[in-house]
Amino acid sequence: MTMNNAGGRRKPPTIHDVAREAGVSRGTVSRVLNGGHYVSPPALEAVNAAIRKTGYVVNRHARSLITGRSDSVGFLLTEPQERFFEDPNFNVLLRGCTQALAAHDIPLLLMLAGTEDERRRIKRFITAGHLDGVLLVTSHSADPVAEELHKAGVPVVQCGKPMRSGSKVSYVAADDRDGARDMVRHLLSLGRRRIGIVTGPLDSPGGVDRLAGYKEVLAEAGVGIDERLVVSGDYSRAAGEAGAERLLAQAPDLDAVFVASDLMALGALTALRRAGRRIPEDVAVGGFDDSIAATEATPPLTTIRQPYDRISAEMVRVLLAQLGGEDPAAVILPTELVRREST
Amino acid sequence: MTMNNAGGRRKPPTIHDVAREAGVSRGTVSRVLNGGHYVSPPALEAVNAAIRKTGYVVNRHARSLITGRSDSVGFLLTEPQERFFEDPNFNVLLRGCTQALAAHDIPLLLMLAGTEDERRRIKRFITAGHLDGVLLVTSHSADPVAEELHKAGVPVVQCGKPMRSGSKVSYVAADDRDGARDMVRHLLSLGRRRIGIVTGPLDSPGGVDRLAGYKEVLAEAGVGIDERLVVSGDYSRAAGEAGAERLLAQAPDLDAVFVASDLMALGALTALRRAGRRIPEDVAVGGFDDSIAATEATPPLTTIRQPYDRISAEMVRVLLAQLGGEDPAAVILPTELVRREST
DNA sequence: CTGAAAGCGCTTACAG
DNA sequence: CTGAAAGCGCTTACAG
Repeated sequence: MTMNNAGGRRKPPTIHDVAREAGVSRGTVSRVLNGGHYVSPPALEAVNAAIRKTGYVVNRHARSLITGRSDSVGFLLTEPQERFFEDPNFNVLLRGCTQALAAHDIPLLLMLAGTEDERRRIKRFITAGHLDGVLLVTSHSADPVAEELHKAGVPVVQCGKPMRSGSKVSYVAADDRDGARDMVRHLLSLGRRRIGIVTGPLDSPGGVDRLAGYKEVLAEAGVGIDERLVVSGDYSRAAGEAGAERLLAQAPDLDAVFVASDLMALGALTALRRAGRRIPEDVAVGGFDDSIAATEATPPLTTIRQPYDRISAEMVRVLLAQLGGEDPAAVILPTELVRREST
Repeated sequence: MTMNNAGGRRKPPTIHDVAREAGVSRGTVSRVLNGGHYVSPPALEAVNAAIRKTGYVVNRHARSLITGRSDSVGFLLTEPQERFFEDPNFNVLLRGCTQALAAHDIPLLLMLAGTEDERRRIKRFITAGHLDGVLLVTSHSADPVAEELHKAGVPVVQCGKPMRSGSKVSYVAADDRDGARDMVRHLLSLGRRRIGIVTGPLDSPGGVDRLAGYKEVLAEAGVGIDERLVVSGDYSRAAGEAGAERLLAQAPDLDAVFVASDLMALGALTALRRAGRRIPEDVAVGGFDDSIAATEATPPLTTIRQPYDRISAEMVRVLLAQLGGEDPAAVILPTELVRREST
């Protein structure tokens, strides 16, 4: 007589129920659950049938208690909260990672650490062993959390190159420098010569590399670097607007701007338009990311596509490999110029 | 001699280590951990000191195994993936819930179920008891997942009113009807009489209620309902654009539009502007949500503010109350008209 | 108030 | 290939 207490939460079947149903020991059931090695075909079949019949699902807590693994990973965003909403890139990354993990049946724990306080609490949580590994996203990559977790023995994969070289932390990044080079070459090919730049944060390798690409190509083309054409930003829309204003003031003759993120480019468009510049006739504008912001801009932005889908997939792949015992790894993914109406 | 294996992951201290350090039994340590009842002051002090000294953190898996609770909750978004990125409201909700839970030290598991397949897998995961409860966000609230989870005995709190009345599922929602009424009254007060509406999805109570509010106020004001002024959308930007186009075709003399979401209003602005209408001189445009889309629109949108911070906080509060044994509850939060330049 | 003991559901050597 | 047994780190009645 089965105690099928409908309503309320029924007590789920355990490995013991499955064993009884299949006429084998609990050890054998466990072996089936863990890959089916050293199990005879008939036993395997009986267990699988019993699992189906009982609707058995492994109790992760019991498993974790003994294996020491939690079979879950954290997605840690150390970013002021506002930025998380404003910047569509975070979303894309979060979605991609969630899905890639779901394919492995691994739940993702979302952790938002915008303040120092939150970071402390979260580090405590993570180092307590509640997570097998961490996917880390941050734009001001000067912050030491990756290094700290790594030192505490927690597998980490960072999105974007870490600031301190010599770090052994895994990361996945787009080829920022190469992307920037493509964009500036494109602008030059359009005949533009007074090309400004609104950089990303210069305490992050991404910001630095995009600026480096810009300077290299101009130098190679024999176009000198005019420091009045270089202003820095922080990837936010507001910074793009302020940056473009500064450029207009310092170098009113500019005929193109490479803005180091699409979101900043949105702000730059606003400022340029307010100043009466036509896009792209008077000033060509190039972005970076190919986020939703690029297609929604007026006019739609020519930009450098970061392969976010691949980035998140690779982050998960590298992390899982590390959990499987492999060494940390660095992955650099190629970018691509996407031509739209802003250039 | 402490085995302090730096590098690698050290084996964390257990309750046993704490007990030894404090000179008490493991039971006493556990009692301290669980509220400190039935523990003498000296014992309590000794245990707390031992906890600090050893850096003890409870092993959640061991605890969960015995308590049957996981001390974590899921945030389930049953929405096509694209919408998650496009619509800033989801972000705000996700952030709010994550933070409200973090304040209780409860991790949030993010679950994205855009496809039927994913929904199946996730339902399996949840009903297997891996989660204490679920915060559910969906806009096409016809979907039965809330009801299913509820029936399976899983505590659920939905964002937005569920479609089927008579449901005993908890929910938190803004007062959609009242918000719509405020907006239409505002438009009337501006002297507009040919007021169109682009509704939300009419298979969702939110969509239905906002339309109801619109009709009520017009009726009360003695302005008849012209069905040519009513078109339906699905909260997406594209739907807003298409909707406004349809309105312009069906009722070229319209002098205002109430668009049932800010994101749709963005699309509507595009269509109206393309048709040569000045905002707000020719056509006043009112949105709904007061999301980031409203402030970033050109011109910034007059809209109805949904108190998302309170909504997420209440969702968490209601869920935790349910975990504590309280009955399901419905919470309706007031909205507020925010006047900007689009009206 | 406190300790000893049972037990949560699983995995993993260890013998066969 | 398989079963019996130990044990993961906790909580919770149960006696005192």
